[in-house]
Amino acid sequence: MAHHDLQAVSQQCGDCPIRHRAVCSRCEADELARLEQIKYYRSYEAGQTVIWSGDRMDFVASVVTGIATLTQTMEDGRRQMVGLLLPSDFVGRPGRATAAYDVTATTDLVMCCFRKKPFEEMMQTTPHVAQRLLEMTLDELDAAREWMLLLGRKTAREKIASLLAIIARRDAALKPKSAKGGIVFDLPLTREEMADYLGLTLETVSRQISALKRDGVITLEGKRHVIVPDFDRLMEQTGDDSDGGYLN
Amino acid sequence: MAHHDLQAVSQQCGDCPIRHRAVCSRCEADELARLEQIKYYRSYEAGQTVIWSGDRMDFVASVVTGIATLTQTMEDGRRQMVGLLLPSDFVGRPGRATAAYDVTATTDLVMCCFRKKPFEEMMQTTPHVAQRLLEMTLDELDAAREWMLLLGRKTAREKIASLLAIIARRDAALKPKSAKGGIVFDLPLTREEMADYLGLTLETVSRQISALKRDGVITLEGKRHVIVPDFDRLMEQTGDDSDGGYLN
DNA sequence: CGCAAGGTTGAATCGAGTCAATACATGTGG
DNA sequence: CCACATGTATTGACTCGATTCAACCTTGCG
Repeated sequence: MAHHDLQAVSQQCGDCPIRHRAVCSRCEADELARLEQIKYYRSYEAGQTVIWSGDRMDFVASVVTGIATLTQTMEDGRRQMVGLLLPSDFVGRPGRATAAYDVTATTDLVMCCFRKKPFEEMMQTTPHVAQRLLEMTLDELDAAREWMLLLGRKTAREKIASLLAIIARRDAALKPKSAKGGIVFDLPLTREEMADYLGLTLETVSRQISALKRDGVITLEGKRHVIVPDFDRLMEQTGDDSDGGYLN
Repeated sequence: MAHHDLQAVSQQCGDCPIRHRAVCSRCEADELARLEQIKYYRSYEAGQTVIWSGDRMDFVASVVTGIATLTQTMEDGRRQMVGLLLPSDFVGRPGRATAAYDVTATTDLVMCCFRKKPFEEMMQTTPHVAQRLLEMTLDELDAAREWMLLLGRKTAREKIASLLAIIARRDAALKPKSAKGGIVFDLPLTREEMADYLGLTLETVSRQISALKRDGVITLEGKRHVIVPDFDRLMEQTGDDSDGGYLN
């Protein structure tokens, strides 16, 4: 595989791409200076495992670029994704020695890691890190509960539509606002990963994507590139309230 | 209905039954005094709705006694429980004006409510409340993720067995340790509530409970009183790892 | 090229849902 | 006290959506 320039990320918190959203977003200059001292970057290639559930974990981290997943696995191999980690999301739990879930890089990934011991000390002494972490954890809890509704009560078609809507919405928020012609994005997950996320099999995922395509709700270019001509039309397929009240 | 003596709960934090586990558990005497000033108790009868999703919510609260549920509902009536609130659990989100979920009392319920505005101020000024709330929220997030595995990947029988195991484990932790003869407890939920919790229909819940009874995994006395003669036997039915590593 | 990984599609199966009848306990009012 | 309504639970018969198993397609790469 070609040479990866993953380390080409600023080592300076000041111009870090996730500076304003991550666990450090509330920090003052002096707090940032302390964080700089205990941080280091790590890169992973797409497909690599970051940590296995049960492994000792001597750091916590923020995703800087790329996408990672949290998954749980049963003995017989059944897998359920329980978190999708995007840039600025936090990994690890202060006060816990071992990882509770498998963490895997689904794309090339850069993480900003903090040594656990000093990070925990900072949590005690400076309020801004802990405050932000609480806020982020509450957001994650809301997302998890939204996901519980999806897993417990939605049909396969609704699950797929919901996932597409979430990815589309996130992409739309980042991009400068593409043409009205429709929302366009790339799926960051394989069919199997989508299945693990949605509590389905990969065959069902494939079938339902084909069905949405057949019904004109989406268009595909290749396997991963999705065009949503009418976002409201997609939302109708999710089973959610029309106003899509994801954020308060 | 007979007169309820629900207010017969100490108004003094010092001898509150959840003093050592709730959001206030880390507080010093002076902090407790501040909390006392902004707190008030509210009682609800079994079946009553505490708050509707979307309603304005001018307090946060701890469950003192009884059990409440958090549920999400889709327009067409499909319901999914997303949280089960036991004594010491926290309700509400600082920094949010409206409730995100329906909260319902499934048993008679007493809550210790804090006026939201002053509680949020305390979160800023005293670290102990925020620290404990972060810890509790992280625990809830772990529980939610455990539940996502159940909802997404377990069979109906495994779901029922898992729920029974959770209730049994919780009860065993509270009780002085009943006879080795087996664990005994009462189901705090109706069949329908169990179904909403597990992402099933109430008929399937009923059938699977009957099946577990038929197979000798549990014994029923009446509809709600459960006897588990062999806890390991029950655990085998849950699909989880044998060592049942729920707590680190 | 030829293989591997990812993806699609079909046919058969099965687990859980749906609809419906019945049981059982509790409570109410005549 | 009985008749009746109500809420909760059980059970059966049938249906249907998703899984399983399998074949096949597509793409990229050593």
